[in-house]
Amino acid sequence: MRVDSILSSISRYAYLSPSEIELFISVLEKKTVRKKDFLIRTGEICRHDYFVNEGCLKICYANDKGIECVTKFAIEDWWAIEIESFLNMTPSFFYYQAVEDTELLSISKTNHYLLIDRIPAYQKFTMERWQHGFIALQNRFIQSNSFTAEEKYDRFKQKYPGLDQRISLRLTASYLGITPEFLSVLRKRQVSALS
Amino acid sequence: MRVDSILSSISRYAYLSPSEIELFISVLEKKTVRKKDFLIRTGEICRHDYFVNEGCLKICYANDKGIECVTKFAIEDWWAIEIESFLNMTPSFFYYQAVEDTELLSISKTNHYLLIDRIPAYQKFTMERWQHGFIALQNRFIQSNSFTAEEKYDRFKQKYPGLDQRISLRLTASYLGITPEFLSVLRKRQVSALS
DNA sequence: CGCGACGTTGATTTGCCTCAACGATTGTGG
DNA sequence: CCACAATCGTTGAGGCAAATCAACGTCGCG
Repeated sequence: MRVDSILSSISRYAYLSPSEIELFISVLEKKTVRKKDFLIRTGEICRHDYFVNEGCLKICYANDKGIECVTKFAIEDWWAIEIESFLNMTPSFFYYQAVEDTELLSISKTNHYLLIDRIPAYQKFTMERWQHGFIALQNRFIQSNSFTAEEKYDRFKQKYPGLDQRISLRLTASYLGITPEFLSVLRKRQVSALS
Repeated sequence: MRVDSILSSISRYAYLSPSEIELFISVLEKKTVRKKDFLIRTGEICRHDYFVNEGCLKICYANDKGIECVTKFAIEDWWAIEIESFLNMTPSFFYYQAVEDTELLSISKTNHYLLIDRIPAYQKFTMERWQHGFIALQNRFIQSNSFTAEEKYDRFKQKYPGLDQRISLRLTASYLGITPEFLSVLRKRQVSALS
């Protein structure tokens, strides 16, 4: 089981002693999700905290017209959890689906609370992550309101380096809140602007 | 000092014993902000948790073109706090300005942690509020993406009953992310649709 | 009183969508 | 393994929602 990525992700925000690291690793479970399979379906309850070792998930909902709307992606080194569902045991509004074959590490809710109980720094780390999620959402809201499609596209490429080449144009367009046709036009524009 | 509103706001999510209520009331401070004055300016650090007894605040930021963007309002019975700034002592990106003369109750950061320490239910209440803030932001993001201006306007009137009549058209338009001119057209349309 | 902010209205423009068609790529079942 | 279907990205014509710009009457306030 690959644990180097997840450990360095934690170490960016909190220090864990060797024995704490040992405990932490002992609760990790490996999980793989094949392309197009679901990690969490709409209506399911999220009972795990996930970390992406490899691959890519999309986090989406279906709007009133039944259209899939991509709210975010989780690629290598990203954490993925449906906070509201995880905390309150409520059905998830969003679904989590693999865009590529994806390898995850998962921590069950029981073990999550065990870690928080036994590792003080882990509680702090968890709080930081949730705050960070809140701020990221705030930024996305602001950007989605005050930027043009082209500006949003540029931000997207900064935020998820290389992802634009890995996934379909339609997925990127959905994330940006524009039509695939229009993203196609944008790309053409940017290419010809280089000359 | 009026404490009935704030007590009933808390009692909706947590039960406090009479002695806990007494402690809670003892840390409350009254604060008034005159129309157009600031509760928090951009760049300041938020050191208090606020509850609106009467009046109205707008929570805004200035976009890259210097235009004021209203992200939300806080009217009677709403709590107002700049969470990120409060928790991390970082400068606030948003500013909080009174739209009407506003009467607030405030809880200093020190007292906030004292309450959390002494009143277990208060911690739970605080967590609930932050979660609720997160979910509200999520909803606003979704709505701002998949609804037309007219639908957003209807939601706004549901969310803040009566506020539409109290504040200027320009403020409502900014909250909705549309121009005042276009909101004016929308209103006219809705009036004539009644006949 | 006079000034500035406000709400309204109309003409024009623009950013993005819708729909339709096409070739290229991918996936699938026989 | 091939043939067919489905999905994908591209392009263009036309349309619509909302922005921009400009002008005007009204109101509150110093």
